[in-house]
Formats: sequence, C-alpha cells, structure tokens
Amino acid sequence: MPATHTQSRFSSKLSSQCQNCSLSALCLPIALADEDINRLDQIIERKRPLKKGEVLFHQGQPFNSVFAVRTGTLKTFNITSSGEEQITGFYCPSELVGLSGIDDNTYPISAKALETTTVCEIPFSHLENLSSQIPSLKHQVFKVMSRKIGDDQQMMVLLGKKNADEKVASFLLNLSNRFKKRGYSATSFRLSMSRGEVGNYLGLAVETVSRVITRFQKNELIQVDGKEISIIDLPEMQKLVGVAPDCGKIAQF
Amino acid sequence: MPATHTQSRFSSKLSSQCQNCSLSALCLPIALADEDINRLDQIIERKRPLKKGEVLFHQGQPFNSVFAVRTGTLKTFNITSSGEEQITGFYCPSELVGLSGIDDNTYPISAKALETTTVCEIPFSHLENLSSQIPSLKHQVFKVMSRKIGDDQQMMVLLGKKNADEKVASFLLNLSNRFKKRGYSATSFRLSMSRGEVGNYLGLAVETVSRVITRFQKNELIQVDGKEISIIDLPEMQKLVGVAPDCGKIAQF
DNA sequence: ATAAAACCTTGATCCAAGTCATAAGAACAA
DNA sequence: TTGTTCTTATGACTTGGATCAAGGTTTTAT
Repeated sequence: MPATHTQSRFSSKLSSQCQNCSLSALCLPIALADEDINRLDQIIERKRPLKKGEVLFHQGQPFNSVFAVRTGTLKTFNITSSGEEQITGFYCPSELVGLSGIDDNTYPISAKALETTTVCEIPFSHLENLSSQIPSLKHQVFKVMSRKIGDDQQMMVLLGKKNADEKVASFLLNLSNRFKKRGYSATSFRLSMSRGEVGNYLGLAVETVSRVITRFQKNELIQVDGKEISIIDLPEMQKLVGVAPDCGKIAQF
Repeated sequence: MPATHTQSRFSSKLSSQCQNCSLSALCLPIALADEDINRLDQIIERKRPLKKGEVLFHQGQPFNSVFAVRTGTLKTFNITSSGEEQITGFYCPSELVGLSGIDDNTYPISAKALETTTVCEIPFSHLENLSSQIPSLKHQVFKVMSRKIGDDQQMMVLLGKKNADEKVASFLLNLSNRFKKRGYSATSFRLSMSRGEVGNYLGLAVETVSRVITRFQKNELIQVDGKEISIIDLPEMQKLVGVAPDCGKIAQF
C-alpha cells in the first residue's frame, strides 16, 4: 500500500462524514446542497474494516446494499459450475460494488477483501427513496451505473480481442488511471492482487502473466519489485494498448 | 425472421401504444397504473423503421435517448484504434440500447440494424423526470441497468474462460432463452447476424465459428440450414455450457 | 524463529484456435 | 440476367498461450 494511503481513522460514530471524505468527489460526485449531503450521510453506514480474505457479501445472498470502498481493495468473483473462481472485477477506493444485485434482489457475485479494507454501506432502498427527492442524486446513480456498463463493455473488447501483452498493459494502465484519479502516483503503485488473480481476471494463465511482466521489465517499459510496479515508459505502454495519447478513455478498458 | 413475427403495423401517430404492445411486460416490466402508462407513453417516440445496415446512433454522438427494440435486431459495436469493428452486443425486441451513453452524455458505441428494425425512442431526460414521479418506474430503470451489468459480467466470464465450443453453445442458448422469453420457439430460430459477426462478438475467427457449427450439426446437437438453427439436443448443449438444468440463469451468459 | 503454505519465475512441450488459401453458394446491384 | 460482392465451408499450416514440471521466494501461522 502506498505510504500516503493511511488507514483513515475509522470514526466509530455515524457522524456526518461525506463532507470530509476525500473521496466524495468521486464516489457519488455530486454538487449537493449541504443539507442534502447530510441526508445522504444519514443513510450511510460505515462498517468495521474487513481483514484480508474476509467476504463482504456472498453470491446468492439477498441484496440490500451497495458498498463504496473507502480504503483497501475488493475483488468480485463467482464460482463457475466446475467449481473454479472467476474474478469479474477489482474495486479501489471511491468505487461502488454490488450494483448487479439490484436486478433480482440477490448478489450474483461474491465480494472479498484483498487487503484490509473499509467500506461505506449504502442501503439501496434508502438510496432509492432519497434519490426521488434529490434529482441530482438520482442522476448520479444512473451515471455510475451507466459508466459501469461502458467499462464492462471495454473489458469485453479486451478479453475478446487482445493478446497477452495488450491485456496486461491495459490492466496496468487502467490501475494507473484509477490511482491518478484519486490523487496518487499514476506511475508508481502497489498491486494488491496476486499474479494468479490478475491472470484469472484477464483470462490468462499465471505463468503467462509472470512472463509478460518479466518481458515488460526487460524491455524497460516497467520496473518491478514484487508487487510494487513503476511504469517507466508510459507512452510506449499506451502505444501497446492502442490509445491515442489524446483520447485517454477510448480503448483502454 | 420467424413468420410469427410480423412487422407490426407502425402506426404513424403517437397514440398510446405501450398498453397494446406485446413487449410491454418485458421492456419495462412494470405494474403501472393506467394513468402512469399513459404518461410513459407520451414521452416515447415511435420511429420509422431502420433498414438493414442503417445506423441508429454513432459512437461519439451526443446522448439523448435510450431505445427499445420493437421488431428486428440491432448490433452495437465500437471501432478500435486499429480501425476494426468490435461488436459488444446484439439487441432483440424488448431490449434497451444506449444505456452506456448516460455517463458522459455521449454514446460510447454505435448501433446498427442487422435487418429491418423498428425502435421506440425514449428521451432520457424525460424518462428521468417521469421516474421521479413514479417510483416503480425508477426502480425498473435501475433494475434494467443492473441486469445489464450482471449480464455483461457473465459475458466477461465467457470470453475469458470458455473455449470455442462453449462460446458458441452459450451464444445459441442465450439467443434461445431470449426468444423463449418473448413467446417464440426456444429450439428453432433464425440468426440475424452473420457467422463473422458471431465470431467478432465471441472473440473467435469466422472459420472457427463455422467449424464449430458444422461439428455441432455432425454430433446432432443442432440442425442448421443457413441462418436457420434448430436445437435438437438441448440437454447436451446445456451440459456443454455448464448449466445445471435447474438454474437457468447462472453461467449461461 | 521456524515450519508450512502460498506465490512467483522460468524452461520444455503441446494443442486449440488463428491464419492463409481456395472454392462454392447467397445476396445484391445494374 | 449476369456479374460483383458477401458469406460460408473446409483443408493445410502456424503459433500464442496453456499445461506440466521444478525450484526459488515471500507470506503467514505457530
């Protein structure tokens, strides 16, 4: 974990926090009136931290809440009919998990902490009620869901069309962008997931992930020390992924 | 196109139609009061049919509306940095296209008709307003988006983990389920997309799709005549995909 | 501190699916 | 109708990444 990324003092009481939270501009980036922020605040429950490996919710459990990651990282996955885990996403601070549960009131995936992780629980029925009263909040929820749909479609492109190098490069650049958005270094960060989990997510064998990373390092695209990654040649990495330098979003994930 | 699936008389006036539409239970399956259905009706514009190959909206265009397919089929795709088309979805009657445009008010994909296709245009800002007044409508929109997220995640599993046989079988069973839901035959239908488009969508070469389909036919899993497909051995196909016969949804798409 | 378990790397081998090539239908336009 | 283009099928060949195997390193638990 980057040193800058301190375990935020997890205040025991449900005091108004969204206003102070450094993530508020990302998690539900709304220009809400103070009064409305307080109303939002009141429906949010800040939970005790999850330890590494702890499960936030299980596939099949009744859906009640979506969760915003405050610190740490989660993975979501489901168990296939043949019993293997299939990772469907990684979630960093400010990102919302559980949206796919709305459809039939059941989580279709499980969510597990990759490291010590704190989340805000947002009971969805309350969010829905509140969103009727605050149009900009409703719009925000639509936006977040819409973005998720768009992102997942980019992920489908990645899985269907890209080779191992492009997959790994896309993955690293995607993480880089997510760190950057939260004010951390875009070029130097720590992977909270194992190579195996990266491979599982990208549709690659562990060995392939390992080899690609080694090769990237040899070619001086990145610098690797265990889980610490530094991107050295960002332009070259972007070229690999097929990003025109000006159009940050397209074709990256 | 199945003979049962007549080109619905496309009434030129914006008269109330949702009530009569055979798809209403699927497209936004709500138990709305009559009065509310009328309000929904009034914001919906029924457009002239699109001919095969016509584009409904272009990647990059400003987002204004989502569209419900009434008859025919659409594909959505984006153009990658290397200039090739990447298909991200096929849309059958009752299905909603364009939800990924909400996020930044721009369609991140294009939508094109695979055959003569009619759609209902739903201006999103109106839908949003109306949804503030009709909570069950708002909930329905959340549900539709949530389902899309879940479905796309299943698609990611398919692309990342499945082999060619499993991909094609999943694709055919998925179509089968969608036809069935609308009251058509689950075992006998017509593909409105080419083998090339199927391959593009599934991350396979045309030749592979062709070979798999030929092999399925040889093994008497399906019966093929050009674009007409009959599923002969449904249980075997389901086994191939890894569906427990009782849990229709999981692991299928 | 030490053992056990999980994770990462690298090499050797293999195979599923991609690519290339060809040819025969289908769909379409003039 | 006839040519042109698109689509599908099938064979021969190639290859990227999976799998198998083994050894080293890091993390976790006691």
